[in-house]
Amino acid sequence: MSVPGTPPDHEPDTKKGASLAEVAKAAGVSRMTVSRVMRNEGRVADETRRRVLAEVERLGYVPNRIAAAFSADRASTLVGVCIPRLTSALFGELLESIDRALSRLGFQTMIGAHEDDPAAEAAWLRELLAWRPAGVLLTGRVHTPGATDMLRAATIPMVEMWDLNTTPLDVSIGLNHYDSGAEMARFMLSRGRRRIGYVGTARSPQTLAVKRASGFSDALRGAGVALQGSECLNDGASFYAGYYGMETLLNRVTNLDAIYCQNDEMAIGSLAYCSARGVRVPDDIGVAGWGGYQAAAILPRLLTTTAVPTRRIGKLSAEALVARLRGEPVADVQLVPAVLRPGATV
Amino acid sequence: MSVPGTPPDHEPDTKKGASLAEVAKAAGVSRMTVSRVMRNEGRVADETRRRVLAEVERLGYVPNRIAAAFSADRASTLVGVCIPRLTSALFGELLESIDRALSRLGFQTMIGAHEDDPAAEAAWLRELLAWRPAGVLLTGRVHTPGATDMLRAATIPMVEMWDLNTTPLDVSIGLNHYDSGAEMARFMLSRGRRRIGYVGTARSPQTLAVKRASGFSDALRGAGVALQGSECLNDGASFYAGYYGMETLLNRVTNLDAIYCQNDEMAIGSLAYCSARGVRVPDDIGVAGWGGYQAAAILPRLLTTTAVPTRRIGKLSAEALVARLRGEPVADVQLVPAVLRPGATV
DNA sequence: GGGAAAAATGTTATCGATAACATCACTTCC
DNA sequence: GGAAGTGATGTTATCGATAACATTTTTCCC
Repeated sequence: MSVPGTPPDHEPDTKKGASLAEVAKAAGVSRMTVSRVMRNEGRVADETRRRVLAEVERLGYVPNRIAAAFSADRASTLVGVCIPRLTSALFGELLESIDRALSRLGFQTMIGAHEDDPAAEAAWLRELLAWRPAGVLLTGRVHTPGATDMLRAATIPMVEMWDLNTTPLDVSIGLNHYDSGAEMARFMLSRGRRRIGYVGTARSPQTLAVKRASGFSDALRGAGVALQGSECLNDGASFYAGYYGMETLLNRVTNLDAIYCQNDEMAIGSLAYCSARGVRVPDDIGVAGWGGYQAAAILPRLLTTTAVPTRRIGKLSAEALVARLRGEPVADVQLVPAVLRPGATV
Repeated sequence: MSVPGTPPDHEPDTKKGASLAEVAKAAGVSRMTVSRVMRNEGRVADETRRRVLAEVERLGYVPNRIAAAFSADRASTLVGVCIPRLTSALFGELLESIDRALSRLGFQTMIGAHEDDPAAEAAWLRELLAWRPAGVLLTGRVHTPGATDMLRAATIPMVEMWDLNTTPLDVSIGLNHYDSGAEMARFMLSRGRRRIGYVGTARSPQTLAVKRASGFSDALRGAGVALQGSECLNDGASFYAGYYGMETLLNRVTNLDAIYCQNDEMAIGSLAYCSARGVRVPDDIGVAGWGGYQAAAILPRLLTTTAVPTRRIGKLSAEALVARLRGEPVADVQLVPAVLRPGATV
């Protein structure tokens, strides 16, 4: 269809989107004026603004944030968020609350999953920092020395979320997982339980669930009661893992009168096992979880668990990061307590 | 501590990370050589490479991907992924499988949630395209005209996932939700069910669950059986919504002998209601879900549901996108069928 | 050992937006 | 009426990495 002799470039090649310069030319103004219109910055006459916006619309101009971020380092609107995993009701909520808060304020989030592996967090961090983000939100409680160096060198605001770090690199917002486990131990003791077991999946000391388990068993020991047994599966912390873990533990250790599960999913699985085998809860055995998983609402008995203000942590963390970016004062350490909910299963 | 007369810049100011040029100077080579070493591209002498890497390490140089992406548009390693929501077991799995596949190949993902609102998808897309991504993965079945224009103008590979689009903008990989619903209808009919109801939450015709519901009721009607009633809550599609929806529907419509639930979470909630009220499943009433949610494994009876190859869709979509980026041939339309799993609840 | 090929490295122009500064056209006010 | 101010817009340098091309060094073979 191309006719020889036809000027090849009436309109700029559509292969590549229009640039600021093309909009400027079409509107008969300088690039700076278009830039000012796009950013709603500085003063532009209404008539000029209208003309520019008309050309923006006509040419389908999409601002190039890469060029913008490149030109002015401080203008980055990118925030990195690293959580343990994407397939978790709790972390999904955390992520959602963060994403909503940040996108409302005009930030984009770049998400990573570290799978409880500090090395994976460090690798992700390296990729992230290459994008020169405005800030970072982390859930990893432990960072590799390399990651710590990178974070320090980046000199950007960062929030360590989820597990409270009383000596944060910058800001920490969360709860104390160790204490949360200890609290459940004291609760079980107060209900007269003495032969107590634990069912979980995490083995790595870097996992927060292990901190809860430590707090739990330390508190028991402090009261002169030894943990009778624990079952740590090599699997995701799922319903089925709870079912199977309960089965394994009960077959191995007899006369247990209470089980602390790594999370509510596993607790629900444990309850399903008890129900299938005619083990009465809480009469024969008590079961408690962690997380305040809403699915527990459909159980015949309210699950004994620790409710976690997940969305609150996410929202506060996002807001703290933005406050830091704006140079507003922010408390270094913010405890957002988890609340033990007695329920009816212990 | 600053002593007057001290040369102010022995080392470059640490406020800002080292640049390629500084590394080059320190290693006594040109910027290009450093660039080649960092990208493992072109030929560099081992000795030179060692020297450069030593300086990279010493200076803590982090490559600036913004500058890189800016310099060579095609070098973008950013991929946008938009899913309905972050708090969903199924979409969490989808996201995770995509994220793993892409990060292994050296891409970063920028994630968005559109909450079944095409306008939200369009807004997210505008933000994303400003970052000039290498490609996009979408789950929205319906796009606003503006979004379609933007996508076409961007001329980047994109994959429409989850629900199969037989006339995709570029590539579509997924299953047919309408057919999936119809299949369940035929299954229920084959089991002799005739007074059938539906429990869900979605109302917007843009939601895929509504497509399943349509396929379901159309197939019933095609067999001369009318849907006896449906309950659409204004809530998240959760366990509790299933419990409550079941309660509402059964109180409103009598003599139902089967219920199709929007997803497995709701089906489990429905089963919990039945169990609490002494309604026998499947004798008094049949219950089916959708999704192949693994939590169903702990139920006393295997749930009748449609198993969705979520991770497979995610992996195939990521791979298809990368293949398109590399200019390799890719099938436009790839059906990844969902499989009805009879179970024991219908 | 000389010349061609191959390997290693360097030079220059460039991407698109923005900060900082410069200029111009109007008001306003004494 | 002219100086001072203010609002609107333009000019120039710049960010860091890379493609494309240019140059130098090394290798290898007859």
